[in-house]
Amino acid sequence: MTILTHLKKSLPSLSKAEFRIAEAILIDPEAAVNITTARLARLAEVSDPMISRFCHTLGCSSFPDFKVQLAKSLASNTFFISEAVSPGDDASLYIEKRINANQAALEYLRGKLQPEVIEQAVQLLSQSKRIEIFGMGGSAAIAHDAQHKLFRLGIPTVAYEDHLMQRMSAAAANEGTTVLLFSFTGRTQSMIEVARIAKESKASLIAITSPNSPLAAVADVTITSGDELEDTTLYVPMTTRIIILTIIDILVTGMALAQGPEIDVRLKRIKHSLDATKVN
Amino acid sequence: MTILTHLKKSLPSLSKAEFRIAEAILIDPEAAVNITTARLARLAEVSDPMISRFCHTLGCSSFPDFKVQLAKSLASNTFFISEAVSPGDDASLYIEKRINANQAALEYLRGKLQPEVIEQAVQLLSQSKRIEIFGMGGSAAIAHDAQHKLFRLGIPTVAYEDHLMQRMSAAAANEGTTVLLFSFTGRTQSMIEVARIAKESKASLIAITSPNSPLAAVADVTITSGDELEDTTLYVPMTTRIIILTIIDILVTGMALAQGPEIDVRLKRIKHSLDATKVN
DNA sequence: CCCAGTATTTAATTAAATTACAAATAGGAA
DNA sequence: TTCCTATTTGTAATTTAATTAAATACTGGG
Repeated sequence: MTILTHLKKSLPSLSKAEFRIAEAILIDPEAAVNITTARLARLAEVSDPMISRFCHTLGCSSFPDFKVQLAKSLASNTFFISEAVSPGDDASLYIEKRINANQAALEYLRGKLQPEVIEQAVQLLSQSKRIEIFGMGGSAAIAHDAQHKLFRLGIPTVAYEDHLMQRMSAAAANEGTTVLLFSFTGRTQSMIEVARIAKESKASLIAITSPNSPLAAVADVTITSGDELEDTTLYVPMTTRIIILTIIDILVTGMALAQGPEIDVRLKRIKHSLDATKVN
Repeated sequence: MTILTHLKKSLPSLSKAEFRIAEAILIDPEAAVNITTARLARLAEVSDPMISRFCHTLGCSSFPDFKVQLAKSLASNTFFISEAVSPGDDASLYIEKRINANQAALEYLRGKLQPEVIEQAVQLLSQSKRIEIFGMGGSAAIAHDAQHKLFRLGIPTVAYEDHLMQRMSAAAANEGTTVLLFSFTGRTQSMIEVARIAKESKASLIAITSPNSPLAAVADVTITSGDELEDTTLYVPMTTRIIILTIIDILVTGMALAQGPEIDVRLKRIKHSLDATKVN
């Protein structure tokens, strides 16, 4: 736990003077990292030595040590600020900005993903006899990517980006089938239709889409596609792509873990099946 | 830029004594945040005042200030420790681990990407009459994803995952063509052949692949695919996918910025072309 | 209202960092 | 090479910061 959260948590157990010190720090933690005992004491209207004691109470060895730890906690908080690119940015700048944006997107996902939902999805997928993956437009590549990851786990898996193929596949599904749908908005008419057909076929439905969308309403399990995060700038809505890939990553990880160690052999064999196509 | 990277970058411009101080800090930066001038001076075998001077050289107002900034940079670095999943991990744990791993991958990319190389690639792509994207196996989905992003910028763009199509496309290429190759290892025989054919056709070649691979040797511009990062665990080599997507993100961002504001209109029109397919 | 215990302050001390100045070293011109 | 200048580094002194120790002021229980 970082010193800042520690400080906030121990607020109730602090003495009067210590509490005043804590308050003074919390008003502007950024400024506190460069303050001296004397100035902080004056701010909090306590005596200098109280500052030392306050630090010891929090488990720091000295006031400078406290400042260092405070600096650390501030750094980890402010790390995920993402800023939009703007005309005139040079390469090194927009590289930084885009990497930040993608890291921030993952941080967002960390807060949004519900472990129970993932567990449910992993269980559904693991128990499936077949997995059919549907994605159109920008989600088509994602669907194929997911297929590429999932078939390695030994469950028959197909990806369709063609709406007609999706309809036929959905119609041919049965209880043992899990349909995995990628739809960013969850409002694409044809995608919703396909979902309904699959449902009529008694297939299980996992949708990576916007919660509160019509598609989400049909699905058995909904995982957020991060649509609230969509850049307002028109440039590149790639951050959501990163989110969805990471969701796939997590699902596949969960499935691999559920299968146990025998999965390693299969993955090794798949990997080595490509050896003959490589030079050197 | 964080003080630690700043320190590393200014190493060459430091004086002899300052350099020794820098070395002493870099041996164990964690320890440096709690050291005193006197002890650090003894470690670096310089006099005490040199420490103060060293800090001013780096743009810090004092040695304590330097320590605080160092603490901040360390915090942002240690934030991205990625840990392998292991059997028995529950959902909330492997979710955390995978998100951390992907954030760490992006952090790795931040250190590895060279702005000049990106600039070069962006320029090549922007000047192209046509862009042909090739990817096989796990890179096929990436190729299609890149195609989906790039065609929006108004340059004729095609993606091929079929080796025969790639050969024909490469043979049909000319000076105005840029070929974008995705190959994780850079050692797939057929990929290298296609690259050579494209080169013979006088096309420009951008490879997102392993540096020091045979494929990289043929390419005009090589961007790392992050192959050094490949998980030793067999589970999911998805982190590299994230890296490659972010590279695409960055390239597209660069191209969009280069095109200027008129790009907005195009992107808006593409977006609204889908309106009729949505419900609500 | 007094006493014990805790919390807080004042004053003194110690530790840490910086400044001012002096010495040394390196680079360039005669 | 030799001398001069500019830069770098070290020594000693000083200032600033932080902590300790002792004294005082609270606070709640009898």
